[in-house]
Amino acid sequence: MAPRGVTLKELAKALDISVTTVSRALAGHEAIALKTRQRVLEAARARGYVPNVAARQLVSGRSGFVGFVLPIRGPNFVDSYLGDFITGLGEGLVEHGYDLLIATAQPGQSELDVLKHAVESGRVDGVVVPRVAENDERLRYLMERNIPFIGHGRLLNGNSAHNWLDSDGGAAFAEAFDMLYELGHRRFGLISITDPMTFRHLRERGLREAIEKRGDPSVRLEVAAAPRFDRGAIVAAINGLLQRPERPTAILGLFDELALTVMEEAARAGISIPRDLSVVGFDNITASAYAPPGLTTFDTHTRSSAREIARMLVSVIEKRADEPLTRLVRPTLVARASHGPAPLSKL
Amino acid sequence: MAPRGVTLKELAKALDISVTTVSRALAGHEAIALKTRQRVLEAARARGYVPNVAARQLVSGRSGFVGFVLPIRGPNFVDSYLGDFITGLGEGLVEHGYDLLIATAQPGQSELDVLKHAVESGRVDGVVVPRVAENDERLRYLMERNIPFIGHGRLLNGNSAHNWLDSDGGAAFAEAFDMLYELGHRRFGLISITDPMTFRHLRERGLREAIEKRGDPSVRLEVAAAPRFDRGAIVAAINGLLQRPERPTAILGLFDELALTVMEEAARAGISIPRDLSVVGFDNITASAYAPPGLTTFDTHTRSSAREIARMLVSVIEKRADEPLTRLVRPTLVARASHGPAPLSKL
DNA sequence: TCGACTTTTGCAAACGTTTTAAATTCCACC
DNA sequence: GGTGGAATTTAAAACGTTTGCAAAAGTCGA
Repeated sequence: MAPRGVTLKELAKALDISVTTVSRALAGHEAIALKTRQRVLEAARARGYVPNVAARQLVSGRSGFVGFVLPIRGPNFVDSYLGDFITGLGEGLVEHGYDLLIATAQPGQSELDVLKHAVESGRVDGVVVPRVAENDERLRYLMERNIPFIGHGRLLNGNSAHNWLDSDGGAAFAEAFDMLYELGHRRFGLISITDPMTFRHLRERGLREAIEKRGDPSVRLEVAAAPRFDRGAIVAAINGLLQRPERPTAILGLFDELALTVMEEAARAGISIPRDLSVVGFDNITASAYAPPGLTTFDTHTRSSAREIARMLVSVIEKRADEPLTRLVRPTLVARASHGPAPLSKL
Repeated sequence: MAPRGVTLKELAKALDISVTTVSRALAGHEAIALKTRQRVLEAARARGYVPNVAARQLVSGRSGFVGFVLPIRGPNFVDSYLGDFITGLGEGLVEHGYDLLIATAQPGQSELDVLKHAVESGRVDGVVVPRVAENDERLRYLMERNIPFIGHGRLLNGNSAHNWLDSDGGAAFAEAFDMLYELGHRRFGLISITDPMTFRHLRERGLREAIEKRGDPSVRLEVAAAPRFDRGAIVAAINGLLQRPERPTAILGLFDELALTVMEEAARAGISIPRDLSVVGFDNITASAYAPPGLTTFDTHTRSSAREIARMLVSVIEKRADEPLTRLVRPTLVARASHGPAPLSKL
């Protein structure tokens, strides 16, 4: 009952021609008579010939697959990120005839183990590494084995010799600062995390550089941080900021979840947004459009970035580009209703 | 530079043993001496042997892959559905040693073409078919070729002889009606679509049956429908309902997007939710939690359903179950703040 | 020591391609 | 009619497994 397809051998026999010739005719080789090629093409189409990938892979050593190891997640996460990212990867890959292999870790297993297994069984020709972290064991493994990959995210010291695509969070935070400064804001707050994620440093650095560049001594920045998954601590940090006597007039969230929490706590404390407080986030998650009054944030172009990552990866797989491929994507401001002029009374 | 792994032949030579024996020892065959097997296992582990999947597939005819063709989407979609679904599939498949193959259609290509190609090239042992539609050409193809698959969604006439998992929308709408009836509501509205999707009929039927079962002649139901992607028409249909002299006190949305639009239009018209109007949706998309005052809706358990689909599919692939496998998943009520007692003035 | 088993191992074919090297056919030209 | 060379075709090996069948090794009783 296995739906076995037509094979090369069958085609050859039907045409009374050697397998070699059929293979070459289909591959578009030079040394095949035009007449023969057309006969073969015709027959192949008529019989619905589709080459068997396993056989092809066995001789070529190429699988035609790009691997992606699903990030391990808790049971309750809601975001369109993963869907967008995978959709983009698929779109970029299909342009070049590759397919996407999604591998999942079993409960006890690390992402690295899954990665190793996919690579070493010959299942994939290259991989996409999401959420690159400082000192990432996946990167170490892949570079050591010289396996084509593109990281989504980069390392702090710019000279990491791997291929990556990252969104330019520093530039976005600088832009947010400039916009708010022009609106009259001088007292800024930043809600950040204490975890050692690379993007945190990059975004904070962008913000600080923008402040410095402006050269206005009246600008002040208060940073409050808490562990990423400790909601209680985050809420406490936010309220610490909101309850200061000289409360910031603008608060930036390192990412949207934090900014949304700021909005919730502000609402609870009777602080009106954007009249009394401006809030700006980063990521443009779905909820940001719906949480009143609508969070101003930055879109990171997940889907098109993934498309680009796919293209970069294919070029690495096929051409073995020597110099590292790197690409910084500029996030774009999504101006909603959570920011506005600095409150007059506070100026 | 290709990271060629250790092969069986190399292992065999190193152990001074035949390839056959090594293969059998690793496969756990009966006829291998315990001592030999241990020697082989040891050596395999030491050298990091991982079987080459292409070779294995060539002889076994099995790829170890399950295919999923990405639904074609417009550029602006936001939802966690796809991410949840894929995560669930991955979790279910890895339990049985399968991997997930994501195939994407190229601009001119139909989903069916992609499906065909994946199947006929031997890339996949079975497929998952999302969003089953009445008269679905994918189903026809798969059944004709006798290819293992599970549909997410079912056909209207219950006797469709394929394997499926679906969420029981009819039961959910019945539950919504009962809850609202108990709260005193008698005048109901339903915002639906005009497209011939199966789920639409199933949900409407569930609702109508619940009304009938109650046997209260004072209950009234107004249905307003518009084409699925015609936002203007949808808004018009909603306002038609809201502006009736005898406006419904409770409106059900066929899915959350519609219910959210009802809430927006109600807000615009100065109708307070849930004081003047109760609204209930279906799907529990991310936005529903954030749109004020929080949409009461039904969660369809996308992730665990996908996990179950994966398991069903594996059982079809491996055991070739004869009788159709079907499974109805009961959505669960997510009670937020968009519903409440019927307004007294209207009783 | 021999035969008759039983246990264990190995040879070789097969899966469906691609590719190397060699063989055949074709044709123009002398 | 033969020759040289280009154009076209082919046989066979290779990729790394699994597996049917046969061979080798071990065991036991007589």
